[in-house]
Amino acid sequence: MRMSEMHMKTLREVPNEAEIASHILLLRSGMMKKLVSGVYGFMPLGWRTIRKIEDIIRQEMDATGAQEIHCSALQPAELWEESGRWSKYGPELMRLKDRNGRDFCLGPTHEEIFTDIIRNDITSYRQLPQNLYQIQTKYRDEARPRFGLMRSREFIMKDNYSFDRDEAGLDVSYKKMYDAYSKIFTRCGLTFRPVEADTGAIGGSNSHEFTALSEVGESEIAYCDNCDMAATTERAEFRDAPEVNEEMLPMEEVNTPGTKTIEEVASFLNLPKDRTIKALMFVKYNDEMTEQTGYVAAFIRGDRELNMIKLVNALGIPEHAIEFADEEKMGPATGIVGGFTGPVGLHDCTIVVDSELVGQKNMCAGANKKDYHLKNVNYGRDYKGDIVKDIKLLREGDPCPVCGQPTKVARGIEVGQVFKLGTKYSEPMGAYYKDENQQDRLIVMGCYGIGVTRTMAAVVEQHHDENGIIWPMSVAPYHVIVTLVSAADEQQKAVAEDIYGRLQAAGVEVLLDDRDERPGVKFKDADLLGIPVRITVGRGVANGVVEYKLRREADKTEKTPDEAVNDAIALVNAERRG
RNA sequence: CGGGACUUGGCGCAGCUUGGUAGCGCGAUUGCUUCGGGAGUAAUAGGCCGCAGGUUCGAAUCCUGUAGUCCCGACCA
Repeated sequence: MRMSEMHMKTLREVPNEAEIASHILLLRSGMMKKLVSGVYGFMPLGWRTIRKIEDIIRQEMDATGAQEIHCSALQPAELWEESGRWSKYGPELMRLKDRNGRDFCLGPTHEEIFTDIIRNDITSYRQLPQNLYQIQTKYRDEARPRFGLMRSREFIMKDNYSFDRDEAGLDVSYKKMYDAYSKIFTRCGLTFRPVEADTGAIGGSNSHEFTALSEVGESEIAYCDNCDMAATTERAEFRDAPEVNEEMLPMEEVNTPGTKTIEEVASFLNLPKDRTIKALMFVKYNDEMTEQTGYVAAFIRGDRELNMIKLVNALGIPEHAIEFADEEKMGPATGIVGGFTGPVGLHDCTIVVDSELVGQKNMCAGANKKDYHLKNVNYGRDYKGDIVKDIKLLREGDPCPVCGQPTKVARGIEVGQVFKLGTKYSEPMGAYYKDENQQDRLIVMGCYGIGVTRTMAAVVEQHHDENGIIWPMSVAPYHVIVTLVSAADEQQKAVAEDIYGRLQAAGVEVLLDDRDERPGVKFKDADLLGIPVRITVGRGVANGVVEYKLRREADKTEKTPDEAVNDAIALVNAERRG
C-alpha cells in the first residue's frame, strides 16, 4: 500500500478524552475513531489488525473442530423470555421495538440463539458433540464505558458454545477451548495468565478467565510463583491463619471513647490489628430489590478485607440483593451500635463469621455499646455464627492457598473467558437429544468468549513506548514500512520502489511511505503506527546502502537493499511459522 | 445511580472573575526557501462560543434548565 493513497490521519496531540496508552495511541494513530461514548469505528490500519486477530482466532478454533457460523445481532425477546433473562438482564441489555411494537434486543451474548439452533437441529446422541462459533458485534449498554476499547458499549467478540452428551464430554470440550485460548493469546503476543474465576450469575461449575497482565486492567488476580495457583482475588480461597494456642481469658469490657475504626481501637488499646474483629453490616433484599428481607452482620479479623463475592455466595443470594446498611436504622432492630459493633449480643440478623476467627483467641471486638469494646472475646464461648465460611479477600503476601508461599497480586485485562454451563440453558429452553435407549436427555453446554477489540487494546497496552505502538508481527497491520526519505530524489525513489515491489512479490505486507512529507514526519508516523520493520531509503543509496530497523529495538543497521529485503522476508516468514 | 470536572474552527487550548458580537498553537490551502526525527517565512480559508430559555441597550462571559464528554465510586458476561 502506498501511503500517499491511504486513508490515514495521525494526531500530534493527545485527544483530551483519552487517558491510557491503548486509547491514546489507537486514536492518535488514527486506527480508530469514536462515534459516541463507548462506540468506535475502525480505519484501514486498525481494521487490518482486528482482522489479523480474528484470523488467528479462526485458525485455532477451526483446528479444534469448531465450526464458524454467523447469527444476527438482533434478537427477538421471546427467546430471552424463555431463558428468563429478559427480566433478569437489566438495563445493560440494549432493547428496541420493531414497527409493530414487538420487543427485540441487540445481543450482549448469544446463549439463547445458539441453544435455539441446537434444540431444533439436534435430535440424536449421534449428532453430538458439536461446537459452533461466530465472530460478531456485541452490545452492552454499560453503566460506565471506559478507557476506549477496554469497556465499550459495542465491541467485537468471538463467542462459541459446545454441546455435549454429558459432563465427561463437556470436560473434553472445555479442555480443548482452554488450550486453544492459550495458543491464541500467545500468538497475539500477550503476556497472560489463565485464572480460576467465579461463575457468578452465569452459574455452572467451572470457569477460567484469561487475563492479560496490565496495570490499567480492571481485573485483579492472585497467583503464586512457587506453584501453579492462579485465580481472581474474588475467587481465590484463603488459607486461614493457624489456630492460636492460648488460654481463654475472661471477657472484659473496656472504655474506648471515640475509637470507631480498627486503627483507632488497635492503637488506643495498643493491640495489633490481627487481634481485633472487624464488623460489616448489610441489608438483604429479595431478588427484585423491592423488599428488605433482613440484616446481615459479617465479621472478619481486623487486618483482613471482606470479599463481597464470597459473602453473597455464603448467603446464597445474588450480589445485587445486598447493600451496606444504615447503622442508625439497623441499630434498634439488632442491637448494634455504629462504630462499636461486635458479635456478642446481636439478635435478629444473620451472623456470618469468617472461618479464620474460629481459631483466634482473646480477640477485641465492639461491645455494641457506645464508647466500649470487649477484650478476650472467643468464638464458641462468647459468640457463634449462623454461617461460618471464608469470606475474606486474598491480598499480596498472604499465604498461597495451595502451597503456603506468599501470594502475588497483579492487575490484568480480561481478554477471554471459558465457562462450563451444564444445563443452565438447555433445561429452561428444552434442548434435548435422544440417547441410545431412546431416552430424552438434556444437552450439556459450555460457552467461551474472546473480546477481539479488547484484545487489540491489551496488545497495545503491553507493546508500546513513548513514541507509539510496537505491534507484534502477528497482529501488525503491515509487516514492513519502506520510508522513502526524499521522494524527489530519483535514485532513492527507484530503490524504494524496487524494495517495495520485491517485498510484495514475496508475500510480505508492506507500506511505502511515498508521501510528500519531511523525513521527520515520516519517522514519527512510522513509530506511532508501530510497523515492526522499517527500511529507510535515504542518502545512503548513493553508497549502495539502506537502513534497517526493528521498531522494538533502538539500534539501526546499514544493509544493502538485497540484504534488507532478504532479512525482512526471513523475519516475516519466521514469525509466521511461530 | 451518587460525587467531581469539562464543552470556544479538524485537534489541543486561552478569553469568562470585572458583559461591548473571538484569539493562540498545531493542522489545512497557496507561494518562496528548506529537506534524516513532527522546518522557516508570507498570505489565505475555516467558529449559530454544546443546546434552550432568562437578565441586559448589548451575553462566549451573569442566571436557570438541558444534552454531551471524561474521571472516581456503585453496578457488570
